[in-house]
Amino acid sequence: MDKGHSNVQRQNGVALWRQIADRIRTSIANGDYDATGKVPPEMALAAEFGVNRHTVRSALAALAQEGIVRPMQGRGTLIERKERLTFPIRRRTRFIEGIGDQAREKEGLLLHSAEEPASAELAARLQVPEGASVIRLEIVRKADGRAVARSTAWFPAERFRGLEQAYRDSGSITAAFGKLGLSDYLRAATEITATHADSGDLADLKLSPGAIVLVTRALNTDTEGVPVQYAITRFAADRVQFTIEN
Amino acid sequence: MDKGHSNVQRQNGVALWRQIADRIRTSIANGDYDATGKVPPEMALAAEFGVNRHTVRSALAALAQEGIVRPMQGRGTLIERKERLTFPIRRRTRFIEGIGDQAREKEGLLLHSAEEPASAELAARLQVPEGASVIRLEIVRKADGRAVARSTAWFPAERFRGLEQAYRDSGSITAAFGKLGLSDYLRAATEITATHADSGDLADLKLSPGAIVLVTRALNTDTEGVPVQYAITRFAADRVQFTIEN
DNA sequence: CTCAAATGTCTATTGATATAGACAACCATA
DNA sequence: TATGGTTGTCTATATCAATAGACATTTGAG
Repeated sequence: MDKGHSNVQRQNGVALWRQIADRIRTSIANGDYDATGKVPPEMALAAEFGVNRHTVRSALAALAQEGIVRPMQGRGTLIERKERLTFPIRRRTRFIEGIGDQAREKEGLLLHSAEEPASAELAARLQVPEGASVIRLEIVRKADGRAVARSTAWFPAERFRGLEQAYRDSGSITAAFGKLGLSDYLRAATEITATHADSGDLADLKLSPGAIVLVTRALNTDTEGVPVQYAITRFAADRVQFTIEN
Repeated sequence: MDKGHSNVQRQNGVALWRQIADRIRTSIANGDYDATGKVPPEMALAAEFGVNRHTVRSALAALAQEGIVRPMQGRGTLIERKERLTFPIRRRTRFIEGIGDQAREKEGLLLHSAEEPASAELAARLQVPEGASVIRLEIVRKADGRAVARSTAWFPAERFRGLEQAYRDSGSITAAFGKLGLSDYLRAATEITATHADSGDLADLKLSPGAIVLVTRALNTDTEGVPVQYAITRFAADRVQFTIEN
């Protein structure tokens, strides 16, 4: 349906091989090559994008480095991995449940935690006094062993003391909340933006420079409407999409 | 709150000057330089990013080309423009109303229209027989003279004959629907992804290569739940953000 | 086995990217 | 008006990105 043009842009700060790598990665994610399970031959791609075969080879080498394709001499370039998780954003948004059966293994890895005073902006969002103590968790979310997002989440410390340990034990915010007596919570608001991956994204999400991250800023409240969590989550854009059902 | 690291990535297909231009553009949009109304001096930026001053100058030249900054010899580099529109996504999502008073002038420019048979995918979404006639509108949306998004929208032709003229007259989908007897419609589902700008985006949205677009795929229905419109809209990522209120 | 098709490797050349240094031009202000 | 801070311009050099061509190697099919 939305095919897009074939042409790539020259001499504008993004190397041709990277533009082409991005395009091929997207095509793989869209299932354009599912019929064969292979990427088209290098010469065909070179003709399609209007570049030299060596330029296409640079692009494919980058994709091979990411583990997306595997070149086989004499046979062609096989597609190794192809996925784009769909994330529903709704009143009861849960990371793990949102993935559902799109992945077998889901895990949340706690990178770092701290208790710290709330900045003015954060205090306003969590409706606590400025400088009040908040718990900050840094989490990398994985599905089938692939990092799909990294979150920084803040919680009012007074109400949720012990949250860090509860999260460590369960690997789930929902479960950790449950242990601390909060059986249900609701998504009050979500903001979505997109930007280029920063160095933290490259490291934690194993992205390549120039990659895109989808950034959500979300506020969760309890059933009374009292804020319980504010989180900034950065998703690898070529591994996820969001859906909002009304 | 989310500050991000300073370092840029070398030799990975995205030129340093472009990475730096993207970072500065984002900082401007975030209001990081609002205190002075100016970008930091070239030498300071060079030190911050760990590059040569000439590389920073290339980045600033690109931003000046976009009309975002204006260098003034002897004074510094002034910020010309800084904006990020917020778009609510909700049950009654309207482009023009969504902008609200964030911009004075809003317009929708009809680039192209056609009547064509529905593809299998489109037919499924609009719940019409495959090959049934649909109207396709290509629209560029502007706010205060700046292009913020471009849409491709499909409508069942049988029900909405004359839509093109109605849109031309009013510049609004909502108004065009109204003329054809549809007084209300609802957003049934929205998918959001992000990708790099393609050549069409560069032209229509006046983006620079490597820029990011937020892509929404949305289905609108009438109050009976019958699909009336399917639209793919590509937003310039550094000019907008989305909000979902629950 | 032979051939066509595909990826792998090598050399060479051109233009874009990045660094480095020096100095000119301009502005605000002390 | 003198000075420090800033952008503007120029030259030079090294590395990366892209093109071009030739040929080797591997695979699958006839």
